[in-house]
Amino acid sequence: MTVFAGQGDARRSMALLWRTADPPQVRPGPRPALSVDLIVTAGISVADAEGMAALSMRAVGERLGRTAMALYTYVPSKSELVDLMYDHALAELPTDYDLAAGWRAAVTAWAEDVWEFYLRHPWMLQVSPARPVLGPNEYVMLETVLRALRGTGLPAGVLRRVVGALTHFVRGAAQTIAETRRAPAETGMSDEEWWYARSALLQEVAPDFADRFPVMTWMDGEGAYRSEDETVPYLEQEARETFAAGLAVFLDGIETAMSRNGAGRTSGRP
Amino acid sequence: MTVFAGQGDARRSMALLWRTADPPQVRPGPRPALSVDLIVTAGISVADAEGMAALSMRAVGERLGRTAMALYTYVPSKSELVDLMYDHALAELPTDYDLAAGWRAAVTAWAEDVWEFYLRHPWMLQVSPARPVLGPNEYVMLETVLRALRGTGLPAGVLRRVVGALTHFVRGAAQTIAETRRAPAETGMSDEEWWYARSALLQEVAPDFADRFPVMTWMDGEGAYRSEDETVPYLEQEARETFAAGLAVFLDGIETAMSRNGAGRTSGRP
DNA sequence: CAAGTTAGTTTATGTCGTAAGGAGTTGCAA
DNA sequence: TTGCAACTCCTTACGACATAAACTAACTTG
Repeated sequence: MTVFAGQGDARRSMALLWRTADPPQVRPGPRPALSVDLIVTAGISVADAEGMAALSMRAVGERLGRTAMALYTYVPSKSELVDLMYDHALAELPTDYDLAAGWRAAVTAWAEDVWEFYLRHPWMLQVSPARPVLGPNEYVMLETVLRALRGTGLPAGVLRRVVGALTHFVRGAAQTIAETRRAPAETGMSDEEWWYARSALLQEVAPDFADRFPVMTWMDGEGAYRSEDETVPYLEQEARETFAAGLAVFLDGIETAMSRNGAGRTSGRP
Repeated sequence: MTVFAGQGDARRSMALLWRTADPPQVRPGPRPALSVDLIVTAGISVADAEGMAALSMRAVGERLGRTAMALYTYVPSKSELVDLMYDHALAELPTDYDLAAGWRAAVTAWAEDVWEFYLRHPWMLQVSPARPVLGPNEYVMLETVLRALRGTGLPAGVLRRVVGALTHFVRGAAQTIAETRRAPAETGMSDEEWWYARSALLQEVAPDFADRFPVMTWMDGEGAYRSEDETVPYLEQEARETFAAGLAVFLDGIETAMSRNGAGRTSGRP
């Protein structure tokens, strides 16, 4: 897993991403029954439905009524396919946010949309962000937040880091919940059942828990781990609250940076 | 990849994690030449050196002069081994932070240690945080931050979410850089070379970049993407700055939450 | 129709996790 | 001392995976 972009021919890879292929001339040989787009869409369907682990060339081919090897006519390798899927999926993100209500509302809406998006496509979180794919839609997504965040008036250097940090947070938060969604189906255990069984085992295995972890025990006693809405799965509810609260904290921090910046400092810590 | 904990026998799994196995009685059969600890340590060596993708039962066995199947005497499956590796590695994190200098200094030090830790063990970031492993060292790590963050005086419910969000951020930030470290070796390309080649291709493939992404272009023009310290690899430098700045912003946000909380509100948005 | 190009299949290679069965060791009861 | 049960570790085997290589069949152009 976590494959790096551009292992093969970087030029071909970028051309595929940005769809700058030459027009479909008339060529000898059998008419192509597939296309890059068809394969990428099929790949996304497989990954959405069965998870990244189930994304195999065979599975994608099968979904299109072909063998695995048929795909290699259109796509150089599996890792390129994943890159293409990654960028293609990003296209479904909204790109316009109303800036009239202020940057904070826009950024919050953006973060929530991205979060929901990741929950719809959990496999996205398993594509390594180390060396970015550099596809068009990744840039569109970046440009979208940047437009909203420019309303903060922060200097370019600070802005760059803030965007990065915000992205990390959203990604990290989504990751915690993303696979949780599939877990109940795969393990045949609801979150509650799982948690209940686990905490029973915990007591069995660490009877001195309260002594070893006093602060955690205190938090537990304060009811910090009880959720209010019983209709939403436990772990999902918890993750949702953590996301909302964390985002608010982060945006508060941006406001602090703004006032510090407005007070004459150019950047950096106090 | 990204395997869920406790697929097999949850009780055995927890017993292995918390090392509550019965004492080594005298038993018939050949004396065991291996042990769970030996295997876990070997697994961590393999993963550290070659990455999670190269972590195979065969590879771990080989490092111990055994076959892959020999491991199954000690460890029920690969996914259990990964869980054990995960918790075992966490043991090397510091657990004591000086709280005299205030919660902020302690939390910053903690976050930096965790970040460095993840860079030392990038494979940790590929273990799904969805359904936590629930090993002893994971709890120790949590208790450690909690001890520092309790200095904020925030109520338990808020604290829980803040800790979660902070963890997400550190994880996300580490993830961006973690595999970047291996990338140059694997692709035979330094960060600069890679970036240079890529940006040339970008211009080739999207000559209208400035029109399509004006805010990004503005940021680039402001020199936001130029690093000061030339001795550190480009992408690593960038990630490091993003981490430090993002952490500061988040902690600023916590201070805001504190003052809001101290002013009489119990929780929630303004 | 012949030649050349392309789409897609079949087959094969070398990986992986792990099930099944067997070989060799050891402690203990008879 | 002998036999047996419990144990470690190995060999072999299976079905999955990505993908290389060789092939078949469809199509355009001459």
